Amino acid sequence: MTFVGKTNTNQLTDIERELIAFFVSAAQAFGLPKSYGEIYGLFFASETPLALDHVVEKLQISKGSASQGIRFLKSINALNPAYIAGDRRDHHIAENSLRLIADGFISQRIRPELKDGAERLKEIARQSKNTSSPIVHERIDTITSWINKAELLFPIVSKFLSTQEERVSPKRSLPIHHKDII
Amino acid sequence: MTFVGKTNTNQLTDIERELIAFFVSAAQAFGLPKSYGEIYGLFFASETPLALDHVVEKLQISKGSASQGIRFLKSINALNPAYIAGDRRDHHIAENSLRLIADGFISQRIRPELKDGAERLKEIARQSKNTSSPIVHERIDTITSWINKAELLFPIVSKFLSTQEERVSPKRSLPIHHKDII
DNA sequence: CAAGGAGTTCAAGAAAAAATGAACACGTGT
DNA sequence: ACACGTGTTCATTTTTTCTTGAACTCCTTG
Repeated sequence: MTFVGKTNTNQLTDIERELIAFFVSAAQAFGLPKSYGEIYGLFFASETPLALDHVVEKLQISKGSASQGIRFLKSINALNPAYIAGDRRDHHIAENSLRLIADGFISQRIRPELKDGAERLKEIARQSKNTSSPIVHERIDTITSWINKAELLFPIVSKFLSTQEERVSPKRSLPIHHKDII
Repeated sequence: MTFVGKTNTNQLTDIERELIAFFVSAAQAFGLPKSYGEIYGLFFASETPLALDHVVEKLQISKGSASQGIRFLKSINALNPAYIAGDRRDHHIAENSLRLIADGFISQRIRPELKDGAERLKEIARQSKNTSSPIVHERIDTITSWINKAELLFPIVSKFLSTQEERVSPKRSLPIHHKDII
């Protein structure tokens, strides 16, 4: 077996590997594919914008995975476009505002689910108008209130995450009172 | 092929099926096994406490699945014990306070993950003390601040979810109708 | 307008996660 | 002490999800 041309192009540094591992487990915690975590981790660790090729090369994953991962990450605003003069490839750079990413995730992934749920629920309520025991109505009301609460919660979360968006200097976190929000 | 004894024991009603379907998709949205959603849905729809047998029979899932699902749901306080005189089997009943379930989920599933992440991060920081470029430290600080924010956020979420459910003193009534909860 | 670069799609294969069910452990009642 | 009812465990099987890579589309450029 012989090595031809560039042997092991673009190895990851230890730190890159560690940061990537961090986001891989974060991704899995959110029920997202491992590769999405890898990709975000790579961008997060990178000082400069990267293109699809770089991702494929450094992470040694397929073009398909890289393409889908990048698309997803862009869809939730975890990656932003970066234009590089004289390069036809699309480059991207990691968003590092937790609030923007959380907002993107919520509005792209969670809200639609909730909406579906709410609709399905209405359908159930309609069906059970005539035939049902009191308990069914009670339960339907309960879920409805849960969905409403969730919808009210999102802006609060967003607001909270923006309160501390630090320019510099991680100020020791003041206890923030929920009353201050809303 | 002949039917012996009870033919199709304990069929689910339409409404039960619908409610269960709702929780199945909720479970999947949270990255939990479908069966957990089925089980919670069944309890949620039930007026009376149920035991493992009932779950196996009505949902037609294995004893193993039912056992693990019930255990998990109890671990996050989505199911509460209910004692039935003269019956050796453990019965359970669905918790229907969203706040209690959310708290359980956060403290059992999310907090530990975060803690791991924080530790791993410290390890990275230690390793990179000597060798690293400024950008690495900056990135580590960023993630640290994210973890801190998350920790601060949980109590706020909990507090928010409790604002509307307790019968006691609705200090701030938001436009939500709730005849539910406890 | 042909050739080649960049990115997407999607069927098929690989990997991971969940469900099953038989064996087991633990009580309880006789 | 034994038999039986109840629930747990975990190796195996099944199902689901993720990844791959070749084929394709769409640009861009010479």
